[in-house]
Amino acid sequence: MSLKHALLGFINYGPMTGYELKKFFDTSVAHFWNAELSQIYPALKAMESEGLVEMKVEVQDDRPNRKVYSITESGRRELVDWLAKPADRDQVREPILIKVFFGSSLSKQELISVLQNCADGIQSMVTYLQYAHQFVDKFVESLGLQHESLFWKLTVDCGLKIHTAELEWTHDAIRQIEAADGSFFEYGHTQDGEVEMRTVSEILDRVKSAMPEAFAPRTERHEAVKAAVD
Amino acid sequence: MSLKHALLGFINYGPMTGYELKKFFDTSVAHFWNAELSQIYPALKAMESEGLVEMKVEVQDDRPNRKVYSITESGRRELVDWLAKPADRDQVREPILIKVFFGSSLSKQELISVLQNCADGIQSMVTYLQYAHQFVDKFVESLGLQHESLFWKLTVDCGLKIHTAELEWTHDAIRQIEAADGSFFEYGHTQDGEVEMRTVSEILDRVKSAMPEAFAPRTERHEAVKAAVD
DNA sequence: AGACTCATGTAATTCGTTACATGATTCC
DNA sequence: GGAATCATGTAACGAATTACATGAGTCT
Repeated sequence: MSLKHALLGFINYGPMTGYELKKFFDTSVAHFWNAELSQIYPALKAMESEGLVEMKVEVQDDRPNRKVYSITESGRRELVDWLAKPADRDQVREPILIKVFFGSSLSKQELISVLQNCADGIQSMVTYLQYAHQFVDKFVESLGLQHESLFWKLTVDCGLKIHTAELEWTHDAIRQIEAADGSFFEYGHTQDGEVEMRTVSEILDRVKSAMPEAFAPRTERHEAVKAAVD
Repeated sequence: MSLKHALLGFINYGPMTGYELKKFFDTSVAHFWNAELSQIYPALKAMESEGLVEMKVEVQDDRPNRKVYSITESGRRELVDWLAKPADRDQVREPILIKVFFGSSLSKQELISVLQNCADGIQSMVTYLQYAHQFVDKFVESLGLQHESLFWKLTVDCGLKIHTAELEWTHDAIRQIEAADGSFFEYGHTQDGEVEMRTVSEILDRVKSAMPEAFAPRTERHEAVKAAVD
Protein backbone atom coordinates (compact mmCIF):
# COMPACT_ATOMS: atom_id res chain seq x y z
CA MET A 1 0.00 0.00 0.00
CA SER A 2 1.21 3.47 -0.73
CA LEU A 3 -1.47 5.32 1.20
CA LYS A 4 1.09 5.14 3.96
CA HIS A 5 3.58 6.99 1.82
CA ALA A 6 1.11 9.60 0.70
CA LEU A 7 0.27 10.28 4.35
CA LEU A 8 3.97 10.49 5.18
CA GLY A 9 4.40 13.00 2.38
CA PHE A 10 1.76 15.28 3.84
CA ILE A 11 2.89 14.90 7.44
CA ASN A 12 6.33 15.86 6.19
CA TYR A 13 4.89 19.34 5.50
CA GLY A 14 4.13 19.62 9.19
CA PRO A 15 2.37 17.88 12.12
CA MET A 16 -1.22 16.98 11.34
CA THR A 17 -4.25 15.06 12.57
CA GLY A 18 -6.11 12.41 10.58
CA TYR A 19 -8.97 14.78 10.07
CA GLU A 20 -6.69 17.42 8.61
CA LEU A 21 -5.00 14.88 6.39
CA LYS A 22 -8.34 13.98 4.90
CA LYS A 23 -8.99 17.63 4.05
CA PHE A 24 -5.54 17.96 2.59
CA PHE A 25 -6.18 14.95 0.40
CA ASP A 26 -9.53 16.25 -0.74
CA THR A 27 -8.24 19.66 -1.71
CA SER A 28 -4.89 18.85 -3.25
CA VAL A 29 -4.65 15.38 -4.72
CA ALA A 30 -8.38 14.77 -5.12
CA HIS A 31 -7.98 14.63 -8.90
CA PHE A 32 -5.96 11.45 -8.71
CA TRP A 33 -6.36 10.13 -5.20
CA ASN A 34 -9.01 9.57 -2.61
CA ALA A 35 -8.84 8.28 0.93
CA GLU A 36 -11.58 7.87 3.51
CA LEU A 37 -11.15 8.64 7.21
CA SER A 38 -11.94 5.03 7.97
CA GLN A 39 -8.81 4.16 6.03
CA ILE A 40 -6.64 6.99 7.31
CA TYR A 41 -7.10 6.44 11.04
CA PRO A 42 -5.99 2.78 11.13
CA ALA A 43 -3.13 3.61 8.75
CA LEU A 44 -1.84 6.28 11.12
CA LYS A 45 -2.06 3.88 14.04
CA ALA A 46 -0.05 1.30 12.10
CA MET A 47 2.51 3.88 11.05
CA GLU A 48 2.96 4.92 14.64
CA SER A 49 3.69 1.38 15.75
CA GLU A 50 6.20 1.12 12.89
CA GLY A 51 7.95 4.21 14.21
CA LEU A 52 7.38 6.27 11.06
CA VAL A 53 5.37 8.90 12.91
CA GLU A 54 4.91 10.10 16.47
CA MET A 55 1.59 10.99 18.06
CA LYS A 56 0.73 13.58 20.67
CA VAL A 57 -2.73 14.07 22.12
CA GLU A 58 -3.90 17.66 22.30
CA VAL A 59 -6.60 17.84 24.94
CA GLN A 60 -9.56 20.04 24.08
CA ASP A 61 -12.63 20.37 26.24
CA ASP A 62 -15.08 22.02 23.89
CA ARG A 63 -14.27 19.60 21.06
CA PRO A 64 -12.95 16.04 20.81
CA ASN A 65 -9.25 15.66 21.53
CA ARG A 66 -6.86 15.93 18.59
CA LYS A 67 -4.23 13.32 17.84
CA VAL A 68 -1.42 15.18 16.15
CA TYR A 69 1.04 13.10 14.14
CA SER A 70 4.52 14.24 13.22
CA ILE A 71 7.10 12.52 11.07
CA THR A 72 10.16 10.85 12.58
CA GLU A 73 13.63 10.57 11.11
CA SER A 74 12.87 6.99 10.22
CA GLY A 75 9.66 8.13 8.56
CA ARG A 76 11.45 10.73 6.50
CA ARG A 77 13.96 8.13 5.36
CA GLU A 78 11.17 5.71 4.45
CA LEU A 79 9.43 8.45 2.45
CA VAL A 80 12.49 9.46 0.47
CA ASP A 81 13.47 5.84 -0.20
CA TRP A 82 10.00 5.05 -1.47
CA LEU A 83 9.81 8.15 -3.64
CA ALA A 84 13.11 7.32 -5.31
CA LYS A 85 12.06 3.75 -6.11
CA PRO A 86 10.53 3.13 -9.56
CA ALA A 87 6.76 3.56 -9.50
CA ASP A 88 4.80 0.42 -10.19
CA ARG A 89 2.58 0.95 -13.18
CA ASP A 90 -0.93 -0.21 -12.78
CA GLN A 91 -3.50 -1.01 -15.35
CA VAL A 92 -5.85 1.42 -16.98
CA ARG A 93 -9.12 -0.26 -16.13
CA GLU A 94 -11.67 1.90 -17.90
CA PRO A 95 -15.19 0.56 -17.37
CA ILE A 96 -16.30 2.12 -20.66
CA LEU A 97 -13.91 -0.13 -22.58
CA ILE A 98 -15.66 -3.33 -21.62
CA LYS A 99 -18.90 -1.83 -22.90
CA VAL A 100 -17.33 -0.87 -26.21
CA PHE A 101 -15.66 -4.27 -26.43
CA PHE A 102 -19.05 -5.96 -26.32
CA GLY A 103 -20.67 -3.16 -28.29
CA SER A 104 -22.03 -5.51 -30.96
CA SER A 105 -24.69 -6.63 -28.49
CA LEU A 106 -26.16 -3.12 -28.39
CA SER A 107 -27.92 -1.04 -31.00
CA LYS A 108 -25.90 1.67 -32.67
CA GLN A 109 -27.86 4.35 -30.84
CA GLU A 110 -27.45 2.71 -27.44
CA LEU A 111 -23.70 2.39 -27.86
CA ILE A 112 -23.36 5.97 -29.00
CA SER A 113 -25.35 7.25 -26.05
CA VAL A 114 -23.19 5.28 -23.62
CA LEU A 115 -20.13 6.87 -25.21
CA GLN A 116 -21.68 10.32 -25.26
CA ASN A 117 -22.53 10.04 -21.61
CA CYS A 118 -18.95 9.06 -20.91
CA ALA A 119 -17.69 12.00 -22.96
CA ASP A 120 -19.80 14.41 -20.91
CA GLY A 121 -18.27 13.14 -17.70
CA ILE A 122 -14.75 13.48 -19.05
CA GLN A 123 -15.50 16.96 -20.36
CA SER A 124 -16.56 18.15 -16.91
CA MET A 125 -13.37 16.68 -15.47
CA VAL A 126 -11.28 18.49 -18.08
CA THR A 127 -13.03 21.78 -17.36
CA TYR A 128 -12.33 21.29 -13.68
CA LEU A 129 -8.67 20.58 -14.25
CA GLN A 130 -8.27 23.63 -16.46
CA TYR A 131 -9.15 25.82 -13.48
CA ALA A 132 -7.13 23.71 -11.07
CA HIS A 133 -3.93 25.55 -11.99
CA GLN A 134 -5.31 28.72 -10.42
CA PHE A 135 -6.33 26.75 -7.36
CA VAL A 136 -2.85 25.43 -6.95
CA ASP A 137 -1.51 28.97 -7.03
CA LYS A 138 -3.80 30.20 -4.30
CA PHE A 139 -3.41 27.02 -2.37
CA VAL A 140 0.37 26.89 -2.14
CA GLU A 141 0.43 30.61 -1.40
CA SER A 142 -1.91 30.25 1.56
CA LEU A 143 0.07 27.31 2.84
CA GLY A 144 3.44 28.92 2.39
CA LEU A 145 4.47 26.05 0.13
CA GLN A 146 5.27 28.01 -3.05
CA HIS A 147 8.15 25.74 -3.93
CA GLU A 148 5.63 22.88 -4.33
CA SER A 149 3.72 24.59 -7.07
CA LEU A 150 5.79 23.16 -9.93
CA PHE A 151 5.21 19.60 -8.77
CA TRP A 152 1.54 20.03 -7.94
CA LYS A 153 0.85 21.58 -11.32
CA LEU A 154 2.62 18.75 -13.09
CA THR A 155 0.12 16.32 -11.59
CA VAL A 156 -2.72 18.48 -12.86
CA ASP A 157 -1.10 18.55 -16.31
CA CYS A 158 -0.94 14.78 -16.35
CA GLY A 159 -4.64 14.53 -15.62
CA LEU A 160 -5.37 17.09 -18.30
CA LYS A 161 -3.35 15.27 -20.92
CA ILE A 162 -4.84 11.88 -20.16
CA HIS A 163 -8.42 13.05 -19.98
CA THR A 164 -8.13 15.21 -23.06
CA ALA A 165 -6.80 12.20 -24.96
CA GLU A 166 -9.63 10.08 -23.65
CA LEU A 167 -12.13 12.70 -24.68
CA GLU A 168 -10.70 12.78 -28.18
CA TRP A 169 -11.00 9.03 -28.29
CA THR A 170 -14.69 9.06 -27.36
CA HIS A 171 -15.39 11.55 -30.15
CA ASP A 172 -13.39 9.44 -32.54
CA ALA A 173 -15.14 6.28 -31.46
CA ILE A 174 -18.56 7.87 -31.88
CA ARG A 175 -17.62 8.94 -35.38
CA GLN A 176 -16.43 5.45 -36.32
CA ILE A 177 -19.50 3.82 -34.85
CA GLU A 178 -21.80 6.21 -36.65
CA ALA A 179 -20.10 5.35 -39.92
CA ALA A 180 -20.28 1.59 -39.33
CA ASP A 181 -22.65 -0.73 -41.12
CA GLY A 182 -25.84 -1.44 -39.20
CA SER A 183 -25.26 -5.19 -39.41
CA PHE A 184 -22.51 -4.91 -36.80
CA PHE A 185 -25.05 -4.18 -34.08
CA GLU A 186 -27.42 -6.20 -31.96
CA TYR A 187 -25.61 -9.25 -33.12
CA GLY A 188 -26.92 -12.39 -31.42
CA HIS A 189 -24.05 -14.78 -31.14
CA THR A 190 -25.56 -18.11 -30.32
CA GLN A 191 -29.17 -18.07 -31.37
CA ASP A 192 -28.93 -18.48 -35.13
CA GLY A 193 -25.84 -20.60 -35.29
CA GLU A 194 -23.94 -18.23 -37.57
CA VAL A 195 -21.00 -18.56 -35.25
CA GLU A 196 -20.31 -22.23 -34.75
CA MET A 197 -18.55 -22.59 -31.47
CA ARG A 198 -17.79 -26.25 -30.94
CA THR A 199 -15.09 -25.98 -28.41
CA VAL A 200 -13.55 -22.64 -27.66
CA SER A 201 -10.43 -24.55 -26.73
CA GLU A 202 -9.97 -25.82 -30.27
CA ILE A 203 -10.24 -22.34 -31.66
CA LEU A 204 -7.90 -20.86 -29.08
CA ASP A 205 -5.43 -23.60 -30.02
CA ARG A 206 -5.62 -22.50 -33.64
CA VAL A 207 -4.98 -18.91 -32.60
CA LYS A 208 -2.12 -20.05 -30.44
CA SER A 209 -0.30 -21.80 -33.26
CA ALA A 210 -0.72 -18.73 -35.47
CA MET A 211 0.50 -16.24 -32.86
CA PRO A 212 2.13 -17.92 -29.88
CA GLU A 213 3.42 -14.59 -28.55
CA ALA A 214 -0.13 -13.61 -27.60
CA PHE A 215 -0.10 -16.48 -25.09
CA ALA A 216 3.04 -15.45 -23.30
CA PRO A 217 2.56 -14.72 -19.60
CA ARG A 218 1.44 -11.17 -18.89
CA THR A 219 4.78 -10.09 -17.54
CA GLU A 220 6.61 -11.22 -20.66
CA ARG A 221 3.99 -10.21 -23.21
CA HIS A 222 5.66 -7.01 -24.31
CA GLU A 223 9.02 -8.68 -24.77
CA ALA A 224 7.50 -11.67 -26.55
CA VAL A 225 5.70 -9.40 -28.99
CA LYS A 226 8.80 -7.39 -29.68
CA ALA A 227 10.74 -10.58 -30.34
CA ALA A 228 8.00 -11.97 -32.62
CA VAL A 229 8.00 -8.85 -34.74
CA ASP A 230 11.71 -9.08 -35.46
CA MET B 1 -18.72 -5.79 -9.74
CA SER B 2 -18.60 -5.94 -13.49
CA LEU B 3 -16.37 -9.01 -13.76
CA LYS B 4 -19.68 -10.80 -13.89
CA HIS B 5 -20.69 -8.80 -16.94
CA ALA B 6 -17.38 -9.25 -18.67
CA LEU B 7 -17.72 -13.01 -18.20
CA LEU B 8 -21.28 -12.88 -19.52
CA GLY B 9 -20.03 -11.03 -22.58
CA PHE B 10 -17.54 -13.77 -23.39
CA ILE B 11 -19.92 -16.63 -22.65
CA ASN B 12 -22.32 -14.92 -25.03
CA TYR B 13 -19.87 -15.78 -27.83
CA GLY B 14 -20.40 -19.45 -26.99
CA PRO B 15 -20.29 -22.01 -24.14
CA MET B 16 -17.03 -21.91 -22.22
CA THR B 17 -15.26 -23.19 -19.13
CA GLY B 18 -13.61 -21.01 -16.50
CA TYR B 19 -10.21 -22.06 -17.74
CA GLU B 20 -11.06 -21.00 -21.28
CA LEU B 21 -12.48 -17.71 -20.05
CA LYS B 22 -9.18 -16.93 -18.38
CA LYS B 23 -7.34 -17.51 -21.68
CA PHE B 24 -9.85 -15.40 -23.53
CA PHE B 25 -9.32 -12.59 -21.05
CA ASP B 26 -5.56 -12.84 -21.29
CA THR B 27 -5.48 -12.74 -25.07
CA SER B 28 -8.17 -10.19 -25.87
CA VAL B 29 -8.79 -7.67 -23.11
CA ALA B 30 -5.47 -8.07 -21.33
CA HIS B 31 -4.54 -4.49 -22.19
CA PHE B 32 -7.26 -3.11 -19.96
CA TRP B 33 -8.48 -5.98 -17.83
CA ASN B 34 -7.15 -8.84 -15.83
CA ALA B 35 -8.86 -11.61 -13.91
CA GLU B 36 -7.42 -14.52 -12.00
CA LEU B 37 -8.88 -18.01 -12.02
CA SER B 38 -9.39 -17.76 -8.29
CA GLN B 39 -11.76 -14.90 -9.02
CA ILE B 40 -13.41 -16.43 -12.09
CA TYR B 41 -14.45 -19.77 -10.60
CA PRO B 42 -16.44 -18.37 -7.66
CA ALA B 43 -17.97 -15.72 -9.95
CA LEU B 44 -19.25 -18.41 -12.32
CA LYS B 45 -20.71 -20.35 -9.42
CA ALA B 46 -22.53 -17.25 -8.22
CA MET B 47 -23.78 -16.46 -11.71
CA GLU B 48 -25.15 -19.95 -12.02
CA SER B 49 -27.12 -19.64 -8.82
CA GLU B 50 -28.48 -16.31 -10.10
CA GLY B 51 -29.67 -18.05 -13.24
CA LEU B 52 -27.51 -15.99 -15.60
CA VAL B 53 -25.64 -19.05 -16.87
CA GLU B 54 -26.16 -22.80 -17.01
CA MET B 55 -23.50 -25.37 -16.30
CA LYS B 56 -22.94 -28.83 -17.78
CA VAL B 57 -20.22 -31.18 -16.68
CA GLU B 58 -18.27 -32.82 -19.48
CA VAL B 59 -16.71 -35.95 -18.09
CA GLN B 60 -13.17 -36.69 -19.22
CA ASP B 61 -11.05 -39.55 -17.92
CA ASP B 62 -7.60 -38.59 -19.11
CA ARG B 63 -8.00 -34.99 -17.81
CA PRO B 64 -10.04 -33.28 -15.09
CA ASN B 65 -13.73 -32.85 -15.93
CA ARG B 66 -14.76 -29.64 -17.67
CA LYS B 67 -17.57 -27.45 -16.39
CA VAL B 68 -19.00 -25.78 -19.47
CA TYR B 69 -21.08 -22.65 -18.88
CA SER B 70 -23.60 -21.28 -21.36
CA ILE B 71 -25.61 -18.08 -21.19
CA THR B 72 -29.34 -18.14 -20.42
CA GLU B 73 -32.01 -15.80 -21.74
CA SER B 74 -31.97 -14.03 -18.39
CA GLY B 75 -28.20 -13.73 -18.64
CA ARG B 76 -28.41 -12.22 -22.11
CA ARG B 77 -30.96 -9.69 -20.89
CA GLU B 78 -28.77 -8.80 -17.91
CA LEU B 79 -25.78 -8.33 -20.20
CA VAL B 80 -27.56 -6.04 -22.65
CA ASP B 81 -29.19 -4.02 -19.85
CA TRP B 82 -25.84 -3.51 -18.18
CA LEU B 83 -24.08 -2.58 -21.41
CA ALA B 84 -26.69 0.07 -22.19
CA LYS B 85 -26.41 1.68 -18.74
CA PRO B 86 -23.99 4.62 -18.38
CA ALA B 87 -20.51 3.45 -17.43
CA ASP B 88 -19.32 4.58 -14.03
CA ARG B 89 -16.13 6.52 -14.39
CA ASP B 90 -13.41 5.63 -12.00
CA GLN B 91 -10.42 7.54 -10.94
CA VAL B 92 -7.10 7.63 -12.67
CA ARG B 93 -4.88 6.57 -9.81
CA GLU B 94 -1.42 6.79 -11.29
CA PRO B 95 1.23 5.82 -8.73
CA ILE B 96 3.79 8.03 -10.47
CA LEU B 97 1.72 11.13 -9.68
CA ILE B 98 2.13 10.82 -5.94
CA LYS B 99 5.88 10.63 -6.45
CA VAL B 100 5.89 13.75 -8.60
CA PHE B 101 3.58 15.48 -6.14
CA PHE B 102 6.14 15.03 -3.38
CA GLY B 103 9.02 15.49 -5.80
CA SER B 104 10.56 18.32 -3.77
CA SER B 105 11.80 15.73 -1.29
CA LEU B 106 13.99 14.13 -3.93
CA SER B 107 17.03 15.37 -5.78
CA LYS B 108 16.52 16.56 -9.34
CA GLN B 109 18.34 13.51 -10.66
CA GLU B 110 16.34 11.06 -8.57
CA LEU B 111 13.04 12.52 -9.69
CA ILE B 112 14.06 12.50 -13.33
CA SER B 113 15.16 8.90 -13.15
CA VAL B 114 11.84 7.88 -11.57
CA LEU B 115 10.06 9.62 -14.44
CA GLN B 116 12.38 8.15 -17.05
CA ASN B 117 11.79 4.69 -15.69
CA CYS B 118 8.07 5.33 -15.90
CA ALA B 119 8.43 6.58 -19.47
CA ASP B 120 10.24 3.38 -20.48
CA GLY B 121 7.40 1.28 -19.15
CA ILE B 122 4.81 3.32 -21.01
CA GLN B 123 6.85 3.19 -24.19
CA SER B 124 6.92 -0.59 -24.13
CA MET B 125 3.15 -0.59 -23.60
CA VAL B 126 2.67 1.75 -26.56
CA THR B 127 4.85 -0.42 -28.76
CA TYR B 128 2.81 -3.43 -27.75
CA LEU B 129 -0.49 -1.73 -28.53
CA GLN B 130 0.74 -0.59 -31.92
CA TYR B 131 1.08 -4.23 -32.95
CA ALA B 132 -2.13 -5.22 -31.22
CA HIS B 133 -4.20 -4.14 -34.23
CA GLN B 134 -2.68 -6.95 -36.28
CA PHE B 135 -3.33 -9.36 -33.45
CA VAL B 136 -6.97 -8.40 -33.38
CA ASP B 137 -7.21 -9.13 -37.09
CA LYS B 138 -5.76 -12.61 -36.80
CA PHE B 139 -7.63 -13.24 -33.61
CA VAL B 140 -11.14 -12.42 -34.77
CA GLU B 141 -10.47 -14.29 -38.02
CA SER B 142 -9.50 -17.48 -36.22
CA LEU B 143 -12.50 -17.18 -33.96
CA GLY B 144 -14.96 -16.38 -36.72
CA LEU B 145 -15.85 -13.15 -34.97
CA GLN B 146 -14.93 -10.70 -37.74
CA HIS B 147 -17.82 -8.40 -36.89
CA GLU B 148 -16.19 -7.77 -33.49
CA SER B 149 -13.04 -6.32 -34.98
CA LEU B 150 -14.29 -2.72 -35.03
CA PHE B 151 -15.11 -2.79 -31.33
CA TRP B 152 -11.99 -4.63 -30.25
CA LYS B 153 -9.79 -2.23 -32.16
CA LEU B 154 -11.51 0.75 -30.60
CA THR B 155 -10.43 -0.49 -27.17
CA VAL B 156 -6.86 -0.76 -28.41
CA ASP B 157 -7.09 2.78 -29.80
CA CYS B 158 -8.20 4.07 -26.44
CA GLY B 159 -5.20 2.51 -24.74
CA LEU B 160 -2.93 3.94 -27.40
CA LYS B 161 -4.30 7.45 -27.04
CA ILE B 162 -4.12 7.45 -23.27
CA HIS B 163 -0.66 5.97 -23.02
CA THR B 164 0.72 8.15 -25.76
CA ALA B 165 -0.60 11.19 -23.92
CA GLU B 166 0.94 9.95 -20.70
CA LEU B 167 4.23 9.38 -22.44
CA GLU B 168 4.21 12.92 -23.79
CA TRP B 169 3.53 14.15 -20.29
CA THR B 170 6.52 12.32 -18.82
CA HIS B 171 8.79 13.87 -21.45
CA ASP B 172 7.27 17.26 -20.77
CA ALA B 173 7.65 16.82 -17.03
CA ILE B 174 11.27 15.77 -17.37
CA ARG B 175 11.95 18.88 -19.44
CA GLN B 176 10.31 21.16 -16.89
CA ILE B 177 12.11 19.54 -14.01
CA GLU B 178 15.44 19.80 -15.78
CA ALA B 179 14.83 23.50 -16.29
CA ALA B 180 13.80 24.11 -12.69
CA ASP B 181 15.95 25.87 -10.13
CA GLY B 182 17.95 23.50 -7.94
CA SER B 183 16.53 25.05 -4.77
CA PHE B 184 13.22 23.30 -5.43
CA PHE B 185 14.73 19.94 -4.60
CA GLU B 186 15.60 18.02 -1.46
CA TYR B 187 13.57 20.52 0.42
CA GLY B 188 13.34 19.65 4.12
CA HIS B 189 10.05 20.92 5.37
CA THR B 190 10.22 20.84 9.10
CA GLN B 191 13.86 20.83 10.11
CA ASP B 192 14.84 24.45 9.60
CA GLY B 193 11.52 26.07 10.40
CA GLU B 194 11.30 27.91 7.09
CA VAL B 195 7.76 26.72 6.80
CA GLU B 196 6.02 27.63 10.00
CA MET B 197 3.18 25.22 10.44
CA ARG B 198 1.36 26.13 13.61
CA THR B 199 -1.89 24.44 12.99
CA VAL B 200 -2.65 23.08 9.58
CA SER B 201 -6.28 23.67 10.41
CA GLU B 202 -5.78 27.42 10.63
CA ILE B 203 -4.13 27.48 7.25
CA LEU B 204 -6.75 25.29 5.66
CA ASP B 205 -9.34 27.68 7.05
CA ARG B 206 -7.62 30.57 5.33
CA VAL B 207 -7.61 28.64 2.07
CA LYS B 208 -11.23 27.79 2.57
CA SER B 209 -12.33 31.42 2.91
CA ALA B 210 -10.37 32.31 -0.24
CA MET B 211 -11.75 29.47 -2.35
CA PRO B 212 -14.70 27.73 -0.74
CA GLU B 213 -15.49 25.79 -3.93
CA ALA B 214 -12.39 23.67 -3.36
CA PHE B 215 -14.04 22.33 -0.20
CA ALA B 216 -17.24 21.20 -1.83
CA PRO B 217 -17.93 17.47 -1.49
CA ARG B 218 -16.27 15.38 -4.21
CA THR B 219 -19.47 14.70 -6.05
CA GLU B 220 -20.30 18.40 -6.37
CA ARG B 221 -16.78 19.67 -6.92
CA HIS B 222 -17.03 20.08 -10.66
CA GLU B 223 -20.32 21.93 -10.43
CA ALA B 224 -19.11 24.13 -7.57
CA VAL B 225 -16.04 25.13 -9.53
CA LYS B 226 -18.04 25.92 -12.62
CA ALA B 227 -20.39 28.07 -10.53
CA ALA B 228 -17.48 29.87 -8.81
CA VAL B 229 -15.91 30.77 -12.13
CA ASP B 230 -19.07 32.48 -13.38
C1' DA C 1 13.97 -35.52 -14.63
C1' DG C 2 11.68 -31.23 -14.67
C1' DA C 3 8.58 -28.00 -16.53
C1' DC C 4 4.36 -26.94 -18.59
C1' DT C 5 -0.65 -27.76 -19.76
C1' DC C 6 -5.21 -29.05 -18.37
C1' DA C 7 -8.71 -28.19 -14.85
C1' DT C 8 -10.56 -27.47 -10.73
C1' DG C 9 -10.80 -25.01 -6.58
C1' DT C 10 -9.90 -22.89 -1.27
C1' DA C 11 -7.78 -19.76 2.03
C1' DA C 12 -5.44 -15.77 3.46
C1' DT C 13 -4.50 -11.20 2.99
C1' DT C 14 -4.74 -6.45 1.32
C1' DC C 15 -7.09 -2.53 -0.22
C1' DG C 16 -10.96 0.27 -0.42
C1' DT C 17 -15.91 1.74 0.30
C1' DT C 18 -20.11 2.20 2.90
C1' DA C 19 -22.50 2.07 6.96
C1' DC C 20 -22.75 2.68 11.78
C1' DA C 21 -21.64 5.08 16.31
C1' DT C 22 -20.90 9.14 19.40
C1' DG C 23 -21.44 13.81 20.93
C1' DA C 24 -20.66 18.76 21.54
C1' DT C 25 -20.79 23.20 18.90
C1' DT C 26 -21.85 26.40 15.54
C1' DC C 27 -24.04 28.29 11.51
C1' DC C 28 -28.44 29.30 8.82
C1' DG D 1 -34.85 23.11 14.49
C1' DG D 2 -31.76 21.03 11.31
C1' DA D 3 -27.54 20.76 8.96
C1' DA D 4 -22.74 21.06 8.98
C1' DT D 5 -18.19 21.05 11.44
C1' DC D 6 -14.95 18.97 14.56
C1' DA D 7 -12.92 14.54 15.82
C1' DT D 8 -12.52 10.06 16.68
C1' DG D 9 -13.16 5.44 15.42
C1' DT D 10 -15.32 0.13 14.36
C1' DA D 11 -17.64 -3.28 11.49
C1' DA D 12 -19.10 -5.25 7.45
C1' DC D 13 -18.59 -6.01 2.88
C1' DG D 14 -16.59 -6.29 -1.84
C1' DA D 15 -12.91 -6.69 -5.12
C1' DA D 16 -8.55 -8.42 -6.26
C1' DT D 17 -4.01 -10.65 -5.54
C1' DT D 18 -1.12 -14.33 -3.83
C1' DA D 19 -0.41 -18.59 -2.02
C1' DC D 20 -1.65 -23.24 -1.43
C1' DA D 21 -3.58 -27.85 -3.03
C1' DT D 22 -4.31 -31.79 -6.25
C1' DG D 23 -3.11 -34.85 -9.96
C1' DA D 24 -2.71 -36.95 -14.58
C1' DG D 25 -0.48 -36.20 -19.10
C1' DT D 26 2.66 -34.33 -22.33
C1' DC D 27 6.67 -32.02 -23.97
C1' DT D 28 12.02 -31.23 -23.90
